[in-house]
Amino acid sequence: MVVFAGQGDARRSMELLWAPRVVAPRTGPGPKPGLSVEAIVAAAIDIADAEGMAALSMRSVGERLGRTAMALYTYVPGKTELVDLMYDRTLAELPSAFPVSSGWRPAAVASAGSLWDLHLRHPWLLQVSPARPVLGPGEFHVQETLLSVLAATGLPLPRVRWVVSALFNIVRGSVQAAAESRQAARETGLSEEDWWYARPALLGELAPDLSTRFPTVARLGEEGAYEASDDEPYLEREARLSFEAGLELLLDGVEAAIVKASGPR
Amino acid sequence: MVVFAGQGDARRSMELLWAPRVVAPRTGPGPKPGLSVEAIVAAAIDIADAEGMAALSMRSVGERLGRTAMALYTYVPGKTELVDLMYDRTLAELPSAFPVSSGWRPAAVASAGSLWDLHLRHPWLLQVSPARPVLGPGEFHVQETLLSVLAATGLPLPRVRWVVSALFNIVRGSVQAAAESRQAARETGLSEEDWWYARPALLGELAPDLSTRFPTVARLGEEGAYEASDDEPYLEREARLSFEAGLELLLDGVEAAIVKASGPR
DNA sequence: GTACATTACTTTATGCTGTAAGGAGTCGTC
DNA sequence: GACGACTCCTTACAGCATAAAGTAATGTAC
Repeated sequence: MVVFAGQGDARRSMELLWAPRVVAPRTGPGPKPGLSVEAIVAAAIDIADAEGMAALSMRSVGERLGRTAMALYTYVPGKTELVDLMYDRTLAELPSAFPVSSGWRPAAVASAGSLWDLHLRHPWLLQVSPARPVLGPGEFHVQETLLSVLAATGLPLPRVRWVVSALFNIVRGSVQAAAESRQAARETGLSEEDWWYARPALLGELAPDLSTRFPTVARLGEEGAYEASDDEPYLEREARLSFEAGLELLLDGVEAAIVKASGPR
Repeated sequence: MVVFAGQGDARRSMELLWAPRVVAPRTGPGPKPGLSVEAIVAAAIDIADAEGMAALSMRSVGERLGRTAMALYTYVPGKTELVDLMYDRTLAELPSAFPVSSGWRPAAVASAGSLWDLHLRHPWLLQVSPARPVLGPGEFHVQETLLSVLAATGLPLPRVRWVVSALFNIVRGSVQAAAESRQAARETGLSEEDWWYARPALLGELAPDLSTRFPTVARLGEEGAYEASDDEPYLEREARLSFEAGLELLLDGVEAAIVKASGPR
C-alpha cells in the first residue's frame, strides 16, 4: 500500500503538486472533463475531515462527485498521489504572516499555535506524512514560514532548521494526543472522561502491583494533574498543556543557545 | 479499520496485555494448543521488522506459523489487538538502567538515544501508536523509565511529564525521517543519494521561481549543510543530527527551568 | 457531412484484505 | 464409549485499489 513511486511516477506526481495545469485548459477532441484535480482533492479532504481517513476510498470520493471510483484515475494516478495532494494542499492553509517585529519568540509561539490549529482541524494529516516526504509547495510553505520566523533568532541557518524540526515534532506529537482523544470519543460513543476512567479501573484489577512496578508513574497519578475541567475535554486539555509546555522548554533552549553564541565575546 | 474497542473488547485486550495467562496452562478436554499468543506476536514482529507493516496480514502471520489466518483468531480477538500487543511487547525492550548518579542530563541523553535505537530497529512502531494509546506494561515501562530519569531534575512531576512527552515526540518525529529514508531506498531500489538528488532536479524544472517564493528555504539549501558523508546515508545522518540537536535544545530549556525554579530564592 | 482520433467515464474482473460461520478432528472427563 | 470442549480448517462475504476493455461524446481533417 505504501508504495514509493519510481522515477516516472515521481515526475507525474510532482507535476500534479507544482503545476496545476501543465497542459493548458484542454483543447482538441473528446468530451469535456467534468471533474478536475482540485475538485477531487477538495472532495477527498471533505471526507477525511468529516469521517476520518478510514472512510476515504476511491469509491467514496467518486461517489461524492457523482462518479465511479475509476473516473478519478483520469485525473490522478492513484490513491497515494491523491493523499499526497490532500496533504500538501492542506498544509498550504497555514497563515504566513507572523511578524518578528516584536521579537522572534512571540512569532514562534504564534506560528506553532497556528500549526497546532491546522492539525486539529485536519487530524488526518497525522496519518499521512508518516509515509514519506511529499515535497510539494504546501510543505515548502510551512518550512519557509517557520524557518523565516526562527531565522530571526540570528542563529546559523542549519541550526535553525533543527529548531524548526523539533518544533514541528512537538506540535505533531502533542496534537496527536488531542486528536486521538476526540476520535476515541466519537467512535466508542463513550465520553472522553468515561473512557479515560474505565481504563485505570481495569488496570487496577489486572495489575494490582502497578504502583510498585511503576512507582514514578503511580506517583504522577497521585500528585494531581488530574483535575477535571468543564468546557474542555480532559485529554484534549492535557495535550494542549503538554504542547505549550514543550514549546516553552524548547524556546528556552533556543534562548540559551543565542546567549551562548553571542555571550563570550 | 482503526476501530476503538467497546467496553467488553477493551477488557479482553487489556487481559492479553497484562495477564499472559489469566487462564492457567490449560486443562480439560480438547486438542493441545499448537500456538500461543506470544508465538503469534513474535512472528508478527518478525514480519513487520523484515518486510514492513504493509506486509503484515493475518494470512502472512498464519503462514509463517504454518497455519491459516483463521487459526490466529483462537488466540487473539483481531488484528487491532495483535498490533497493540506487538507495540507493547516491543516497547518493553527499552533498557531501564539509566543511572542518574552522575547527573540527570547524561541519563536523559542516554535514554533518549536508546529510544531512538529502539524505533530504528522497529520502524513500524511509528505507524502504530497514531491509532490510540495502548496502555500496556511496555508503554508503562517506557514512561516509568523516562519519568524516573527526568524526575532527577527535581522539577515537579507534572512538569516532568511534559518534558518526557516533548522528548518522546522529538525522538519519534526525527526517527521517522531516518526510517523513511531507509524505506524509500529499499522500495525504490534507488540509493538514498540518488533519490534525494532526483527530487531537487525535478523541482528546479517545475518551479523555477522556488528561490524567490521560498527564500529562506533556498538560502538553507545554499548554505551547505549538504556535505555528503561516506558511511552513513545522508538523510539518516541528517535525521540523527536533528534528533541530537533538538534534544540538546530541549534539555537546555529544562536546565533553564531548573534555574528559574531554584534561582530567585 | 462524415470519418477518425481522442478523451471521459463506466463496467467488469482480479487479487488482496479482515473476519463471520460452520464443520472436522482431537482430546480429557464421565 | 459417549460427550463436550477445544483447535484448526474451509468456505464465504464485503470492501479495497486498480488493471483492462468497452461506450459514448467531442473536436478536427477531409
